[in-house]
Amino acid sequence: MSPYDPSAFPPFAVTVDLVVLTVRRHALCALAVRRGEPPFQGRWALPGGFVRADEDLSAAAARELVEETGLCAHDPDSPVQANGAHLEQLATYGDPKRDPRMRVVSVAHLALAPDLPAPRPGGDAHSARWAPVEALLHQGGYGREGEQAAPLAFDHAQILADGVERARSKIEYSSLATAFCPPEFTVGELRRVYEAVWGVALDPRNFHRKVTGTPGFLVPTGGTTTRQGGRPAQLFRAGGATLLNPPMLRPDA
Amino acid sequence: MSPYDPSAFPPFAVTVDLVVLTVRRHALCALAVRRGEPPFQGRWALPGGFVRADEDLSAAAARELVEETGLCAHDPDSPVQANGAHLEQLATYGDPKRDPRMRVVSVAHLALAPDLPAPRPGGDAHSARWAPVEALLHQGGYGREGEQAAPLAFDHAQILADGVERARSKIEYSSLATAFCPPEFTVGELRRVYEAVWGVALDPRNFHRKVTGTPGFLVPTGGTTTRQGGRPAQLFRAGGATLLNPPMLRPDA
DNA sequence: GTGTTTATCGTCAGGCAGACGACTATGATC
DNA sequence: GATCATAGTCGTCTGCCTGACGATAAACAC
Repeated sequence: MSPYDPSAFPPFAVTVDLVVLTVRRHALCALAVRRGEPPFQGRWALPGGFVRADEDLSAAAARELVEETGLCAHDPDSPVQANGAHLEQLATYGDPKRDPRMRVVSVAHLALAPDLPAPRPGGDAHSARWAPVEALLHQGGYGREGEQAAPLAFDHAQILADGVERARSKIEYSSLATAFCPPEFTVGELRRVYEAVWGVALDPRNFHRKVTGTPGFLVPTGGTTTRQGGRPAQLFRAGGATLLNPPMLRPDA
Repeated sequence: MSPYDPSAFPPFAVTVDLVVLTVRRHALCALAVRRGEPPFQGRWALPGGFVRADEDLSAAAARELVEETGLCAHDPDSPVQANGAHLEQLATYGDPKRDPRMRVVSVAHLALAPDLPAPRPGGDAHSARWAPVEALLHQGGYGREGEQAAPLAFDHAQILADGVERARSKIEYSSLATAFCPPEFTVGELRRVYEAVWGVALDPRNFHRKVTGTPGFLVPTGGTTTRQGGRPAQLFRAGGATLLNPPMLRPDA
């Protein structure tokens, strides 16, 4: 067969789904939207949508991110911009039965964002919220208001689990944890990011030595914080280094 | 718009492309096929093909791998089988202009295989060969027979570069380097795999201490090799461990 | 002031990696 | 057979990094 005969290959729908992670109140949270239509009507799902005819995959992901959160994705090569989130491709899911209606291949992306005031319910989503990943992943967990959480729609639980695992491993050997922080942050805030993502407690003294001793990870801005209780902390910005060598190892793992 | 109206989303062709890597004569080599049709007729490309209507992405990749090389992919959960290769999803490439004829989204996969007798020219490919990745990646490099190597077709140079980088980093913290080796191998053979993939020289003594001291990485089979020149070496099989902790760090990097 | 909280600096022991010496066991060469 | 070249294996030493943890500093609450 000619591989270029338009009738010789099956047509697919291609979507992007987003795993948008942030740290809120010491917990790793993901953005979830409630589905307004069948299948899985009323169930929580990851935000996403169809890739347009003349749109790159990363552009589609960035567009969905803006629609859902108002966040601008910045690519790693450009300088950090305000309100920017890290965005990268995660994996592609194409089980023939993952969508009961038709053949859909979804290119999942992972976004890491600082804590946002509130999920913006604009765009397609009828309602959106931040939910702790544990509650979303473990069927039978309870949401914030106490309602029983049903499993995520489609294969989104698997996608979310893969995204969380990617984030957990990637902050080990890269400076990506700063993507969870505002433009200026303290060592303690960065440590609480690691603790929330990994779900462990870290020694503040060893953590401080490690991150301040890694060249290019943090650059002091000169300012300090006045915060409730405790000695004021030095403020830092993310440095130019993207890879941590040696890595920040999580306990046990 | 309704996201489920079949006319509401653009149709895509979905393919899988394969980065098949092996180590031959101390060099990291990739499988390349020569294109028999335009566009890029006569140029080298990565093997690949369309995903079938009712076929999972990984199944399509495994099918293409068999067609091109005769290798059976084994998923990481099942026990290692003879003539098996490691296969994993790499990334998805969907630039609207990556194929001049139509909109094609390609889900690239990475395969790692032991050195094979010869590329099997069966299947669609008119001709196939193993080529050092350096020759394939650097435009203007020269092939084995001295002919000038043209750049790979489509965005396959980028895909190959991403696959090579994935392999280079993954053998750091996993036992995947054994996928380049036959079922039984010596520490020296494994070291030469690392040296070929990374393009560096490693200290044989420190390497031996590291790999034999990592629990679950290697299990001795009891046998030894009779090889030309040098003291016979102990034979090993790949152990059950998949993650190396602490990792095998490549020099500098 | 006293207590609490958080940030930051220091110290010490253990583990691991790089550099490298030494010994072993084979084939090749004279 | 002696010697050499080659490759594998075992040890030693040193420096760096990390985990455990003591001590000090600077804010707030009472």
